Amino acid sequence: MEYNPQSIERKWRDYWEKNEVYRVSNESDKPKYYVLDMFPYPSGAGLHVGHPLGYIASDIYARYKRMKGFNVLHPMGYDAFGLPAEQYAIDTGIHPSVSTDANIKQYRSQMDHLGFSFDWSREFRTSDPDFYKWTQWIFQLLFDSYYDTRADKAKPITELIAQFETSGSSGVKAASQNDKTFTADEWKAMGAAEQSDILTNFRMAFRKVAYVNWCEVLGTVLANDEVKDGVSERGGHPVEKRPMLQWSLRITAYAQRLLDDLKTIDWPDAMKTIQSNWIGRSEGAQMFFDLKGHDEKLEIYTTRPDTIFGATYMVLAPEHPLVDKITTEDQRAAVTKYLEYTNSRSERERMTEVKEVTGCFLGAYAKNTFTNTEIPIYIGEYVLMDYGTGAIMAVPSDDDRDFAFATKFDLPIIDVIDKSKYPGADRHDKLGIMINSGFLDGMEVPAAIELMLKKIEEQGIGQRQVNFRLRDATFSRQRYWGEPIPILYDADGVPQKVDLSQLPVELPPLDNFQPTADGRSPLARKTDWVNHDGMTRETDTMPGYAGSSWYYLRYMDAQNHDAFVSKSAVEYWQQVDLYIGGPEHGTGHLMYSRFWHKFLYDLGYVPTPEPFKKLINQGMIQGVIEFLYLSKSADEQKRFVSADQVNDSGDYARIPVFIDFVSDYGSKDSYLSPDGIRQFVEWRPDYADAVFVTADGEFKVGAMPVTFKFQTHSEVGKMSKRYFNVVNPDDVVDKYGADCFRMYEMFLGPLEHSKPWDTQGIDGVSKFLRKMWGLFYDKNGQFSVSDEAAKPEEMKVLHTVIKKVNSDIDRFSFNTCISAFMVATNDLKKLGTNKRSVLVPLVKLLSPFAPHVAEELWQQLGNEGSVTKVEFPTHDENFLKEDSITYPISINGKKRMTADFPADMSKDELEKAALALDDLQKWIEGKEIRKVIVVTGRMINVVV
RNA sequence: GCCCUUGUGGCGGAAUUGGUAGACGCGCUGGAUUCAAAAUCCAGUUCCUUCGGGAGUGGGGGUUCGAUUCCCCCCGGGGGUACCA
Repeated sequence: MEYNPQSIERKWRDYWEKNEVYRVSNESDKPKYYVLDMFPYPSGAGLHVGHPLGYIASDIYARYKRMKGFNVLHPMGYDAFGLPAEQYAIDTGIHPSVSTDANIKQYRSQMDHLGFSFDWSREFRTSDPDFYKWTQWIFQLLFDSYYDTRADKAKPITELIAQFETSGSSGVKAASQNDKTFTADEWKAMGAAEQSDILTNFRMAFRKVAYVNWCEVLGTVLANDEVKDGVSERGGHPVEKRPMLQWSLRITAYAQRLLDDLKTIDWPDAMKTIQSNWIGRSEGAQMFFDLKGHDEKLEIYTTRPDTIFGATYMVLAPEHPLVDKITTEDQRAAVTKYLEYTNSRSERERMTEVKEVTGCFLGAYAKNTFTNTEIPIYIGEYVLMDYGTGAIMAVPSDDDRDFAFATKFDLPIIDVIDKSKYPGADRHDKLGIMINSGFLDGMEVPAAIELMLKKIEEQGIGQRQVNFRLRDATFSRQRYWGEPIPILYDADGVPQKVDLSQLPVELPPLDNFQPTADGRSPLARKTDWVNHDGMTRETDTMPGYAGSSWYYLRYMDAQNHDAFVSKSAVEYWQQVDLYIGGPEHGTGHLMYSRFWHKFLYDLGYVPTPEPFKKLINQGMIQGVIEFLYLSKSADEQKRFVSADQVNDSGDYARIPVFIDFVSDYGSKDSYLSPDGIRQFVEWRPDYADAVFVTADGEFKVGAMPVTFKFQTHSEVGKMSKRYFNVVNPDDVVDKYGADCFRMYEMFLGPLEHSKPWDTQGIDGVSKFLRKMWGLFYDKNGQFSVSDEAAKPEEMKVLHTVIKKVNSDIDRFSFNTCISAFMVATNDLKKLGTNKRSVLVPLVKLLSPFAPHVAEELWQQLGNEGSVTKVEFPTHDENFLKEDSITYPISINGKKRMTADFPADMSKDELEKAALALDDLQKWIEGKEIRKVIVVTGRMINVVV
């Protein structure tokens, strides 16, 4: 019988579904293992061949772990709220729930054809009210909690209120922006609104006016990780900083723990550094400077207190609250003008014009108590309001930006560090000997920093402080398609939780998804929904990362109506053991999940401090992009130029072309034939009149010789709709089968690497599968397996592959597993093996990789039940023993010959035997043998 | 700029602790089969060569009997971040 993947795969897909083979129970005597993929956002484009890469790897690992005796949780679901579905709704009027539903059906069907062992009984989407009820519940938990910095954990806000009632604000150590002090009596005398205003400064989910990233086109606020290069990550629209009243999450309270606990998890170093840079811890001092003619003090933050003798001026952020107060009348006009300028600048402009120095003198002065001089105060764009205190002491001699600023505004520069002892050290390095610095002179920089910190604290003008770059996460989105924030405002505007019995706050139906003109969510139009029990609802919704911050916990107990996850389920599954997904989530999803998880851990809802024990980032599967060069010359005629005719002097636009039109696509010689050109202009009728220029002259469509070849330019890049280079897995599976597709994706290269898709290469894996199938069949196509005992060389082939596959799966090296299978199949074919004792373990070994064909062969071998339930084979070292070993023999480290010696030969015997070899004589004759290095079992090296 | 990561045949890649560089597959070349093609099978395939051998893992240097692997400097690709005081 021929190997027919289509019928085999259909048969076993049905069998698995009917028998619920992959259903997993929360009760088991076996050790648990939780393998998770980052769940997809179901976009309208469906899956392309790049998406399943991680899913295949995790599926192989999940199957392997099951066969190794683990109770494996391996679920899948959908991250279903988000901007694209809503933008689509604005464009087409189709409700996001409708398009999302259609997209999910498409994703599910595509995944079903790839043989994954997901437990679909645990499937959910984040837009299900049953799911987001608990997202809202966690939000309320955040609202109801504060961070006790003394205990270093989050606690119920009721404990803080109790403290206020007994001793007021004194003795409270908590993460907050609160600057009010009050006694217990004062607290009790306050009204509800006033108490609420104070408490919001402590809550883990809180409302405050903050400079946020406002995106006009999307009509919403965005978190820092949703802004890339000054434009929105989704859509690339301009973003500006705007003060707005927003919900935020106090992730900064966890900055130190998020940083410290990176040491405890098995993640790629790259991902750990991304996170630790994002958290951005720095150690320094907070200092107060006296202001000339004002009672207020100017508070600054510096990491270089040692350089204070070089501080010749101060710079405030333009938004700094003191600016208005301390600006002198002389400078008022100039300052106002400068503020107009900075307000007009978009984030994008600010970022792209970093080199440009701008600023304005306020007319005010501060006192540098160490140099005993009055130093001028400026405002400047390069000082950011939301880092540190929004003010700096400028030391032009030891900071590039301060230096540039001082040069432009002609401010004094005093060298305070002699770096001559450290050649190559620049301004950034904390190296050198202090000069021009009074009592610090002659000290090394690190010692000077330490001494200054002491002085500052002694004199009471400041204190040591650790700062983080990490900002609190804005949590409000002025959009429709997200979880409603479950908050009601009473007549005084005091926010109240929606009662648990009223959760979920369901998203009401809507047909106008356009953002409102006043920057509120489209939900604000739904007044009958907004007004509720004499209160008004919060109309903002949660951001995309809300549901994904805890979804991995829901799989543990997906149907639970009474809790986000039951105590027993989370005690059993603990945390995700292996998490596979793309590296693009380092500062977003992976940061927020760690934060939410730690928060839930503090309150006793989860038993572990980290959500994901081990993380692997799979690489991207790239596509070939084919471009046509379109001449940008001014004349009317559209001229395409063959890639071999393109010269440096010309100016060309690169037009991506659908790869199916291109012959030999992906190669250096990729080209459009006359037929390809015909397809191209049918697809892009605006080019119907275009001229195509090759070495042979200029041609128009329909007037080309048969031999006409128009060269295209090939590049490796992203697989994407806009490059018309998407390869759909369905097409590949239809032709070769899911088993072949799975193995080929793994065979392509190491999981973590990005690599280009090459449809041609799949033939190799396809041939392998047929060859392996052929081992079970005789010349006449009859299933034929022998019960004879296997020969030692057959057992050796088998146990070699068993050993290799076991160790390679353990280190996630799936590509070398596939090679090992190919080698074994080639060897067994040469040996003519059809012994049951060899083929049975081989089928088991193959089943995590190619589950359908393994089930089929398992059944044909006469077994009952699924091969996925049997034990994974382990090797026996006895079958691998060799009588003799082929030693490479090198002269001075260069291999010259090989020789076989018995495996049990000793070092001395090997040396003697090697030196006696005839072939060796011509290399050593006339030379002195200085040394012979023998590594038993490996090699022999003769040094002459 | 800073941080991380990566560089091996025409291509994807292998070499797990310093020990036969190029496993496995694609592609290519030749042959068998075929009227022919596809498919299949067999052989070859790092480069140079006077056929002795020589060179070779981005480039240069070093450690070592021996380096793709360790160390130093430089160059290229990918990613992160970016006035963070």
